[in-house]
Amino acid sequence: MTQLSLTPAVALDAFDLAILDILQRDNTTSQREIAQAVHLSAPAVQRRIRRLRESGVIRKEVAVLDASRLGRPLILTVEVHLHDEHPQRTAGMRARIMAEPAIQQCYGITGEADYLLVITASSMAEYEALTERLFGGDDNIRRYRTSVALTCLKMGLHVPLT
Amino acid sequence: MTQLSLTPAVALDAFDLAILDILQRDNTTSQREIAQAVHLSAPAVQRRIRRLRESGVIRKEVAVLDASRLGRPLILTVEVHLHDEHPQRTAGMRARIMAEPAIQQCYGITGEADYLLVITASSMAEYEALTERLFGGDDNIRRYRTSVALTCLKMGLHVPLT
DNA sequence: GATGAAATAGCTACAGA
DNA sequence: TCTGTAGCTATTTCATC
Repeated sequence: MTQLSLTPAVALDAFDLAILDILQRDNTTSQREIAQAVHLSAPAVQRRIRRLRESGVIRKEVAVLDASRLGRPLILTVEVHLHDEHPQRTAGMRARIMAEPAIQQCYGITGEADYLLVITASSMAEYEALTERLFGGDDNIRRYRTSVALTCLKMGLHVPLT
Repeated sequence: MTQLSLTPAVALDAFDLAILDILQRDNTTSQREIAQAVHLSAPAVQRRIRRLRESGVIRKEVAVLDASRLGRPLILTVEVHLHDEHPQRTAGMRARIMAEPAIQQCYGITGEADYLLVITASSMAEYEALTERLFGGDDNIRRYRTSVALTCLKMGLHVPLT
């Protein structure tokens, strides 16, 4: 769940990194193609991919959809400021965040705000309804500050493999 | 590029949405499995997937990696405040952002700040070097405010298909 | 890590609604 | 125009070296 936990580093060699680099760009690439790109046999590539999946280095394999073509043209970012950030007092809000599919990302952050949300919405009306569900009855919410994303220069979770 | 452009809505029926819902959770699901889940034949599923890919509803198909297991345990969010947000004055910074693999996301937003960045880093030293490259010689940067992500409750680009 | 056989998945063509 | 059936091709998978 918490992507920031200190997980023991798995031993990855240059072959693994090369394979990962291909898969995180396009995981429909066939093992044979990968094999000749990294100069390995297809079964060797397959064993490495299986290990990377089982060890959790590959977290999941997914299709990335175009939200705007699926009726959700809006992206909003929200800074949430709490009165009290103790776990017991924030449990409810965390549960509501997890239960809302429209909330794509949520980070607990240092600094002025306590949480940063990235949200997709079909309309401002839908977004307002969401904020009401999220923050409406929670007296631990001090305030929240919404920004509308006008442009999206980059959107992804691509990890640099140096 | 700009995921927020108003693209003409593609006609998607319930079958398409059901297929997309499966693929954005796990795109390694075989066409046969999808076929029996949505009550269609495998070739019908394949034709629909091909159309969804070609029309851009499926933007890409990727493996999502665990950044912390790849030597990048830090997630940082940065609010960038500019003096002047005119395209000519921001072109350089936008280019630098696009060129930095460590910058995972960048939104141009309304409100106090002009840009919101989500960045992955291996260390604070690496992050500081990045900010120097990004903001160092640019006198259009008024200020930037960094937050460290302590927890990551949600991280993804999963689009709700209602 | 490589080779080769078996199983599985993906693709194309054709016929029908 | 779309679906489903059939058959082929390619890929993945597994056992063996």
